[in-house]
Amino acid sequence: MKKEKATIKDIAKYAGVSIATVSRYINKTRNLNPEVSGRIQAAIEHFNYIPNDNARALKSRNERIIGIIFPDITNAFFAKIFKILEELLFDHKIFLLLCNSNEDGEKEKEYLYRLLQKRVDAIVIAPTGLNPDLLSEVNKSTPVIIFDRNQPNIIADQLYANDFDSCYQLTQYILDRGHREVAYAIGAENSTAAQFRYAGFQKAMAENGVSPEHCHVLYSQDESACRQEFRELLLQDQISALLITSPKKLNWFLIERNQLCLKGHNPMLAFAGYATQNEFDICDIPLTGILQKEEVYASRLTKIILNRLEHPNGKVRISELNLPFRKGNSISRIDLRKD
Amino acid sequence: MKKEKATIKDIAKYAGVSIATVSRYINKTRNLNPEVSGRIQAAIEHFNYIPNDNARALKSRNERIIGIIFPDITNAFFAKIFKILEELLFDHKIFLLLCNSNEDGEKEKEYLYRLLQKRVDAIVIAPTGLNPDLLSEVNKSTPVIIFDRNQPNIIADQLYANDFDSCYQLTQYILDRGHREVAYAIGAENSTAAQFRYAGFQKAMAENGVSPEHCHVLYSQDESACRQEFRELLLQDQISALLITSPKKLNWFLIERNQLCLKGHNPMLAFAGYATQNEFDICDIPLTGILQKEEVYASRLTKIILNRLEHPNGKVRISELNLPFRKGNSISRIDLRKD
DNA sequence: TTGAAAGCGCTAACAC
DNA sequence: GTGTTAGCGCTTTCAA
Repeated sequence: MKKEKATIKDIAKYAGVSIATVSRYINKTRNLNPEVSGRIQAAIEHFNYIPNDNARALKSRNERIIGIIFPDITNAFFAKIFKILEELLFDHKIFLLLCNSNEDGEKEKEYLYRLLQKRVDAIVIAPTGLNPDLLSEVNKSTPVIIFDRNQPNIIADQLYANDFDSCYQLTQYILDRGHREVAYAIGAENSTAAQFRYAGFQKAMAENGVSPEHCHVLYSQDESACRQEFRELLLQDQISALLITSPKKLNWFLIERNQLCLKGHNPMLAFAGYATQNEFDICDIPLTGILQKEEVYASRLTKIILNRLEHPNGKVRISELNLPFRKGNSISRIDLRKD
Repeated sequence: MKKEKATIKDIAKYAGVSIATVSRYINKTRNLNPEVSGRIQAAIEHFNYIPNDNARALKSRNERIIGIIFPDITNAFFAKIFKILEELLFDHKIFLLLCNSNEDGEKEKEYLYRLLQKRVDAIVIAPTGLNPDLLSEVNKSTPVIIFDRNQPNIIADQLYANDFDSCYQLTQYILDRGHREVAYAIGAENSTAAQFRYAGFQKAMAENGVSPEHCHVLYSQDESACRQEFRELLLQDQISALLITSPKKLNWFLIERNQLCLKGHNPMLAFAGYATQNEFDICDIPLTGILQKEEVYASRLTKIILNRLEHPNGKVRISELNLPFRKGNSISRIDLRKD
C-alpha cells in the first residue's frame, strides 16, 4: 500500500504542540522556543512530513504555478524559451504547467479553462489567435501574458517582436539585390506574428512595384509537405529568392539544400529568413536573416512575469523586441532588370 | 483591479439553493429538478463561475497533475515524448508539470520535494541517477515511473530500452566490418542508459580482442566541445569509425559532417549510433544505427501511467523496449587486418 | 511564545 | 430532490 502522507496534525500531536505552532515553525513566521522547534523538527523527520501545497494555496490564494500555452514544444524555439524560463523561475519556486495548443483554437480554449480551474497565478500564452475575446475575459481575473504574437486589441501584458518592420526590412534587402520573383514561406495562418511579417513583406513588395503575381506564397505547415516544396524550389529557376519566416522551416530548408548539394547539385536559389543562432550556425554559407535570440526574449519575459506576479494590478506593459538584422550572403545579387 | 473569482457560495445564494445542490449540478452526481438546474446554470453564467480545483483536490486527494522530470526539454527526444504524452493524457484531463533536472542531482532532489508538496498523482522521471534512495523513498507514497534510464535497484514502474544489447549488437556490427580503432561518444555520465550502452560496447570490444587503448571515448557533453571533437575526428585518419550514443549528438555530428562535405572534404570516418527518425531522415547516406521511436516509447509510457493511476498499489511493471537495429551503409567495410 | 478557532472552496455522508 | 454539516490541511487572527 502507498503510505499515507502525514499532516500537520500528526506533527503537532507527536511534538506535543498545536498545529498553529507547527505552521509557524514551517513558515518561520514567528520566533519559537528553541526547545519546541527541536521537537517539531524531530517530528517532521520522524514522519517525513511534507506540507500540502494545495491546502496552503487554498488559504493564501497563491499557487506558485504558471500556466504556459505554447503551440508546440517540439519547436526548438519554444523549447528553448521554456527551458530558460524554467531556469530563471526556479529560484522563485514557481512551477510551470506546460500545455501545447497545437495551433488548435478549441484546445487552447479548453486549456485556458483548465488553468483557471487550477487557479494558476498567471498564464503565459503564444496565442493561436482564435480566442481573442476569451483572452481578454480571462485577463480580468488572472494575469495573461501574451508572448511572441501580438494581439492588438487585448489589453494585457504583451511581448512580441518587431515582425512587421523586420520583415519589411528583410524583403527590402532582397529586392535591393535585384530579386523580383520571390517565394515566401508563411507561418501558422492565425498567428499574428505570421500576419505582421506577411504584411511587412507585402508592403515592401508593393512599394517596389512588384505585383502580387510575383509573390509565391507557400502555405504548407507540416514538415513533409513543406520540405517537398523546398525541394521543388531548389530545382527550378523561375523563382530566384526564398524568404522563410520561421526558424523551424528554415532548418528544414537548410537540410534539404544540404542534401541536394551533396548529391552534386548547385542550387542557385537565394534565401533568407528568421533564424535562431542554431540556423546561423548550421548554414554553410553566411546566412542573411533576422536573428531570434531566445535568451533575450526569455529574460524579458521573465521580468514581465515576475513584475506581474508582484503587482497584479500594475500598469499593463506592451513591449516590442527589436530583432537584429544579420547580413550574410545567402541572398546573392542578381541582374537588376528594372524595366 | 483583478476580478475576484466567484465561489460556490455565490452561485448557491444567487440561485437560491444550497451549495450541495450546486456541487451536485457541477459534478452531475445526482439528478436535479430541471427548474433548479436552470437557475444554477444561469448563476454560473452570470458570475462566470469556475470551480476551484484546489479545493476539490483537497477533498478528493486527486490532483490530476503528473510531474515530469526530464534532463532537458530542448533535447528533441524528450520534447517529442512530452508532446505525445501530453496529447494522450489530454482527454484524461491530466496536467503535466514539466521540470528540467539539467542532469543536476540537487535540482532533481529539489523538484522531487516540490512535486510532493504539490501532491501530484504521479511522477515520471528520467533520473540523473544521483538520487536512487530518494526515488525509492518517494515511491512509497507517490507513484514514481522511471523512464528511459533503468535503475536496477529501485522497485517502481520502469520503462527503458535494451541499451546493453542494442549497443553490443551495434558495436559487433562495426567490428565485423573490420574497424578496430573506434571512437565512442558517451552520454551523460550518471545516466544508466549511457552506462549500459557503454557496457555493451565494452563487452563487444573485449570479445573481439580489441584492447582498451583502441577505444577512444569522447566525454564532452556540451554542444560546442562535442562538435569540436567531431570536427577533429572527421579530419584525422587514425580512427576509422565513430559510435554516437545519443540522437542529439548524432545530429550535431551530421551537421558538422555536412559542412565539411560542402567545403569539399571527403571524410572517410564511418559512423553509426542511436537516432530518432529525424536523424535517419537528414543523413545523406543511409544511416546504420538503432532507432529510438518516440511514438512507441510514449504510448507505452502512457499506458503505464494510466494503469498506475488506476491501481496505485498494483504490481510494479518493469519493461524493456526493444529498439530496432537499422542497417544502412554509414559503416563502411574496411580491410580486415586480423593479425 | 503559544493555543483555540474560524475559514479558504469544495465534497459527501446523513437527514428530511 | 434538496439542505445541513463535517472536514480535507493549512494559515491567521485573536486571546491568553
